[in-house]
Amino acid sequence: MDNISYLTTPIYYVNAQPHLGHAYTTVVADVYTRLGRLVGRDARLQTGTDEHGDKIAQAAAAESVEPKQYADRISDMFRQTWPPLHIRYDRFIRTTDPDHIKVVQEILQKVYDAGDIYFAKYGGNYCVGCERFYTDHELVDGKCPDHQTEPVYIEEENYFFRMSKYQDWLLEHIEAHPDFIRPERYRNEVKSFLAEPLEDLCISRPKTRLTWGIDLPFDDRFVTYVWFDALINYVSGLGWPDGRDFAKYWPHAQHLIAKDILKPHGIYWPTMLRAAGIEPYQHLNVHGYWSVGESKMSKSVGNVVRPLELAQVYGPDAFRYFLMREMTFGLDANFSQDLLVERYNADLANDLGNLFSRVLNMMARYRDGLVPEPSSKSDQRPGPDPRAQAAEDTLPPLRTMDQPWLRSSTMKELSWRTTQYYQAQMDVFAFRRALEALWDLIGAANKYVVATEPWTLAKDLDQAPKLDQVLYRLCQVLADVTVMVWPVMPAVAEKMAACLGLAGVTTDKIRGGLLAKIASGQALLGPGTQTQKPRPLFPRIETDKVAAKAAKAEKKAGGKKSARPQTKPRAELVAIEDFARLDLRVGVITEAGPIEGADKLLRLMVDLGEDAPRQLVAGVAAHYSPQELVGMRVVVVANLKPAKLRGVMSHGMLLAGSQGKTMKILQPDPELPPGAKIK
RNA sequence: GGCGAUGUAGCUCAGAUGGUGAGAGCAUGCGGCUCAUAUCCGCAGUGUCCGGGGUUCAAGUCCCUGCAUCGCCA
Repeated sequence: MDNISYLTTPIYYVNAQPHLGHAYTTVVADVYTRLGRLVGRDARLQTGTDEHGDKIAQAAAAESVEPKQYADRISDMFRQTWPPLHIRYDRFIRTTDPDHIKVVQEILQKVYDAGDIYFAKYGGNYCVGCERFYTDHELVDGKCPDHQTEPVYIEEENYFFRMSKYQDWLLEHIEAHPDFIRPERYRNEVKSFLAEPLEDLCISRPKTRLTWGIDLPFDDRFVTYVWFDALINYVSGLGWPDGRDFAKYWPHAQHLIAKDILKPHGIYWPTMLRAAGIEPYQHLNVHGYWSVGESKMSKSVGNVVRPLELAQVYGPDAFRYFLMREMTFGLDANFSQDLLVERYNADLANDLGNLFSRVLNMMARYRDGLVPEPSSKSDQRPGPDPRAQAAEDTLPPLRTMDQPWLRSSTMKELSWRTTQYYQAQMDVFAFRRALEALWDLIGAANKYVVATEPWTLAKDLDQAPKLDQVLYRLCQVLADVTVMVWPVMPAVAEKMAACLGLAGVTTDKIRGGLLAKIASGQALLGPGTQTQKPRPLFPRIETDKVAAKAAKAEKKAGGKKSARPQTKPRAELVAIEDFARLDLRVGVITEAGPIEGADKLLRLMVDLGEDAPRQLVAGVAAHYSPQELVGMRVVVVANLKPAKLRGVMSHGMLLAGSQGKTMKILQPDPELPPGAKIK
């Protein structure tokens, strides 16, 4: 298996704000990249924005700003969307980056010199209002559908890429590499495109029509159009032609796209690479669409229309899990708040969260939280069970765990096999299968608890070794689960690891190879490891349905007063929605100065990633000098009602902690850019 | 209009090369446990596998056709 990987998302066009589709693609890319890091790969992830073209120029003109200014703003919105979703990329590329522009021109020149770009004239129906050509089919009664005017027939000269020349080569390449485009349905689709003769690709626009683009190096009356700009980001981001990253990562390149841009990536891009003398990418991974449905959810939880806001409401990790689990990669899927809450409660709160909770509570209660010595032979012997290894080729009959005779050795074997299967499935983008298998393991662990009844064993001192064995095994399973959960839910996995005393998950340097360690049959938690009782990983989301069910269950229990009053008003607790009302942002202090007549206050200018820095008044003069504040990264309450302090307006508040007389300003991680949202 | 995809339990969907009585989760009903986030475990149902033809010893799975939905292209 490759020990290097390079995965890209498309670069997103800056004519729209980030939405669920962008988020899905980017989350998938992050999960895959994290999986790579988990198995010890040097994994690189690139995303970015596509910023040239008509639409951007028009949108900018509508706002009376320069295209670059407009692109800057939207591009920044994309950049800031990812960190809150726990997405980490290695490069955020923009098509307006100088190094990208240079590479685009070099490749254009190279292909031109090779004779694969030619100049030609073509004519068509042109609508002056739309500034574009229409085909006969698009016209309504011979008129432009938008303007209801007759188009004029004009002739225009443009540059064309000789794509047809590479048609046969591409078809052969696809035949020879069955997983070049996957899943298979999209490979078939590309093949059917190629069954028809390919037309050459128009790659320019005259500057009389469009100036917001990259100049053709061989004719400055033209700019290049769309694909010879955008697609090239995948190699320009690596420093083609002689960058070290290019040599290292390109041989392992994989692209990730939604099905709407299959043709450019499945046909244009490989032929472009071929013409430029660059090896084709390894895989093109194609996913489907989310259709966003109405929520039937009750008012008690509140309706949130925008999916990305749900990520903040229910937590980014739960959101990521939902996306990965709910969609079969390649097919379309539905998104709604109801579905999200259903998955959350069933899979995360009840299955995983509760398993974690019950095991660690028993650990604390029966063994002071210390991982016991195993008493069974199979656990004293390192390495996977030979029987399990022999069964490897019969993967994945994981649903064999319905037997009531669950034993420790069975759990060990199942855990081991799940790891193998999980890794293999994740690696081919079958995330759903991988997660189903992982949840089968979680389910088996829950069954194992019921089958062994640790609470009964605990009552009999003679059963101590047996109890040790059961708890030992459960702890190991939880550790294995934690590792597998990490690519999908990194923050949750880190919490789990902390409770388990599992080292390695949180640290890049030693995380690599954890899966391999499990595969070799080693226990992740040694006897004597201190575990801690957790707070619920995923507090249940109370819906009307759940409340009704609880009430019903109580009634059935004989109408006795429940030990736990179910509707205790808790004034001191706030709901997550309440917290979400706060708009906390990362900022950088750009100026700091005293305020006349106030010895505790300072006037600050803070860059929150907005158009201009904001003015804040902060009571930190007794603890910080203006000089040491400039350049400091801070956390700001951005939607605080403005107030006037000593005659100076303050538009926000920065966060600090105090202990006795000392007071320290909260300083976020340097990886968070100004404007990054905090939650 | 052309190409392609999808249509399986009330809901969301798996069914990898055609082959044991068609599956999972959720929802529903019943039972068990009490370590746990009123969670967990067990049991129970319900399906003209979109309609109609065909190939085959055998089709949810392959072929043809019709309908519905979606995507790409023109």
